[in-house]
Amino acid sequence: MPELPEVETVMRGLSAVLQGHRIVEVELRRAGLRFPFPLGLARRVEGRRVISFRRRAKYMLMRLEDGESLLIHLGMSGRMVARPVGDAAMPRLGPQGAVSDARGHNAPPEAHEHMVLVTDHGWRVGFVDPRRFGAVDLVPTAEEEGHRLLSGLGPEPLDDAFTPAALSAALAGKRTPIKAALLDQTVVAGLGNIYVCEALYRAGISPRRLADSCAGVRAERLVPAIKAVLAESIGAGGSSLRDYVRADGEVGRFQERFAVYGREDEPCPDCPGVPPCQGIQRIVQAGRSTFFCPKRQR
DNA sequence: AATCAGGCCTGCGGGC
DNA sequence: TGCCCGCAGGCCTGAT
Repeated sequence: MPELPEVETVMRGLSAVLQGHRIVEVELRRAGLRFPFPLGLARRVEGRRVISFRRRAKYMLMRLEDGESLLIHLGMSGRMVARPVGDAAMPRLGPQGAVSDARGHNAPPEAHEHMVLVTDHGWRVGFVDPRRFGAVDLVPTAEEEGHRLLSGLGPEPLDDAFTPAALSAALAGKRTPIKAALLDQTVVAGLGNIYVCEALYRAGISPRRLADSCAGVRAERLVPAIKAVLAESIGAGGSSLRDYVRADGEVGRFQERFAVYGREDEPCPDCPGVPPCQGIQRIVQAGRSTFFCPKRQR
C-alpha cells in the first residue's frame, strides 16, 4: 500500500496521537516481521516519552527520549490502528494514519496486529501487517542515517537537493528502463509502482525508455512531475486502495485522481479525442505492472 | 558493477 | 455459492 505520500500521512496521524506522550507498555504478538524484532524491544521502549517523528523515504522514525528511535516500515500491507482504551468510540489509524469504526475495547485484537504500543493517556496504537513484509527496529537517534536500511537511500524527492541535475547524474549510464530506475531507492527514495507510473505519465516519458536517455531535458520534466504528484497526493491524504480512515475522519482520496494507475483500457485523460488514443495500456516490467499511454508517453 | 528473477506472506477479486 | 488462480502499493537475495 504505502508509498511516500501514504507513509507521510500515517506518520502525521501517529504524531497527532503519540507525540509528547509516554509509552507505558509494548505488546508483541510474534517474534518479528521481515526480520526479528530487536533484542529487548519492549524493555527499551517502555517508559519512554515520544519526542517527535520524521520520515525518510518509506520509513517512519519515532524519536524516543533517551536517544533511541523506533524505526517502522509498513511493507506492502502494513497499517497502523489506534484506539482509546476503555472508550466506546474506537478510532483506527488506517494506512493513512487514522480513525474509523467503533468497537468495544474488549473486542478481540485485530487479526495480524503484531505490535501494540500502550500510552500513558490511554491509547493503544497497533501495527497490523498481514503479509509481514514490514519491519520494526531500534536505532540510536544520532545514528539514524547510518542504519543499514537507510544508509543507501537516494535523495528525498521533495527536498530542494533533488534537482534535474541530480537526477540526471543518477540516471547517466543506466541501461535499465526508466520505470525500473525510478523504483530503485538509491536513485530517488520513496517512489513505488503507483507514483512512478503517474510521474512518467505527467512527464510524457515512456516507461520503456532507457534511463540513460532521460538524463538532461527529460529530467527537467520528470523532477517537477515527481514533486507535483507526491505533493498533491500528500495534500489529499494519500491514496487508499482499501478502506481506511484518517485521524481527522477523512479517507485518503488521491486514488480518484490517478491518471493511469489501475486504468487499463480507459481513455487517456489528456489525449485529444480525434484521433482517439488507444487508451491506457498495461505492460509488465521487472515483474510489476506498468500503466501508461503509448501515444502521450515517448 | 549492474540487472533481473525469485522469494517472502496473506488476502482479495474475477472467472468458472 | 464456492473454489482456484492470478495478482497486489516493497524490498532483499542470489544468480548471471
